[in-house]
Amino acid sequence: MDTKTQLLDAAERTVRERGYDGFSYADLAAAVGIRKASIHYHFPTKADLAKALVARYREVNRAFRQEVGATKDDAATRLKRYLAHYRAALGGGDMLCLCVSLAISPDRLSEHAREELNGFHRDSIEWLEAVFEAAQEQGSLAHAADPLTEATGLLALVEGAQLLARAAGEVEHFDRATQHFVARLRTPGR
Amino acid sequence: MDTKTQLLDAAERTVRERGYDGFSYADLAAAVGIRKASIHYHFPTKADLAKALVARYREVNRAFRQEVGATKDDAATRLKRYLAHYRAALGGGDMLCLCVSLAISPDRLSEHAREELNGFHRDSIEWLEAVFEAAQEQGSLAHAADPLTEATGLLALVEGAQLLARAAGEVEHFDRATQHFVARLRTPGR
DNA sequence: GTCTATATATAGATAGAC
DNA sequence: GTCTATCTATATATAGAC
Repeated sequence: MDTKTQLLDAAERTVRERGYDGFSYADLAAAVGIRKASIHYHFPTKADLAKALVARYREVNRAFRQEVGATKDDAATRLKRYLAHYRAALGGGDMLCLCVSLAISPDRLSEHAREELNGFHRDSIEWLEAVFEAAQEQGSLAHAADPLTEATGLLALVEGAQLLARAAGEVEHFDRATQHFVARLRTPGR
Repeated sequence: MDTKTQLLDAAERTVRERGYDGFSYADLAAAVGIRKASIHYHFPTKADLAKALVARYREVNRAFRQEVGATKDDAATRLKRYLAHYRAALGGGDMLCLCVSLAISPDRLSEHAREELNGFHRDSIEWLEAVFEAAQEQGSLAHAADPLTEATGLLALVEGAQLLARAAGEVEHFDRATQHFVARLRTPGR
């Protein structure tokens, strides 16, 4: 794998474990096996690295949602896959998804990286809105509010569920936090 | 006000704005108006300061919940006050509550501070559980799941709602994220 | 309790050889 | 592309005067 990708991978993992201010070029150098000065060849400044990191994250997640959307699954199944995606991002309970990790201190990001982060949230809400609209038509969600309200509520729920799980170091907290939402889902037609 | 309290106040605000790794003794010194070496008289190490910070936060919130519990309010009103408390912690959208700010990177806290943080979460869940039990008796919550599920779900929801609001810098996101939950609340008996 | 002065480590970043 | 060497700034922390 090329060095640039290795650096991004190492940086992403560290940010998700320790936050944006919790990693340094020295950490990356050790993880990838080059000297820290060499990192500046690929990413002149830490801000450049952060920008690339968020942009890649946004794109990867866009692809994931598209993949889920390309199936013939009903809305309930799509929402379950979305939840599973966030749950998987916890690792063993010692990580968060990148967006949660960065949302803590957006002021420490560059203007551009912050815009990518907000873009990720907008993308997510927009996609969820469409899924909740479908859910409404299919009768897949009990006691449904309007799609935008549901979408915003679910995004907040999964991000908060990650926090609880991360603080305790126990993935099970994620499941308990999302249990009520999952119970509202119905796979229709059978 | 005594210097120790001033230091804790300044530290709390900075952690809530920028995260645990985002503040330094130099920041505190500037905020309080003493030299950074003097801070070590009150808090020998940064870990000591963090420990004191979380312990105070846990206690202040315990007192808040007790105050809410001491009223004759019904469960729905209590839950609304709880939500308002978290919403207020956002400030103008540029802050988080301390527990959210610290939950990102629990590994960077001392064992003791981390235990206080988990204690805060346990306290919150326990209190919410009791409120949700009362809500069930009073019929204050539509479509209620069991109290522990509801309590965990609500804690995750308010923490995630804070993140969304903080990332965007707009308090309104908090309201949209919690809107569905609020709509489930009924003030009974009238 | 607060100060000045200082120690030691690490941060992000640059220059220039290879 | 990666290296060594170095710069400058800042971090937490300590010693000892006042």
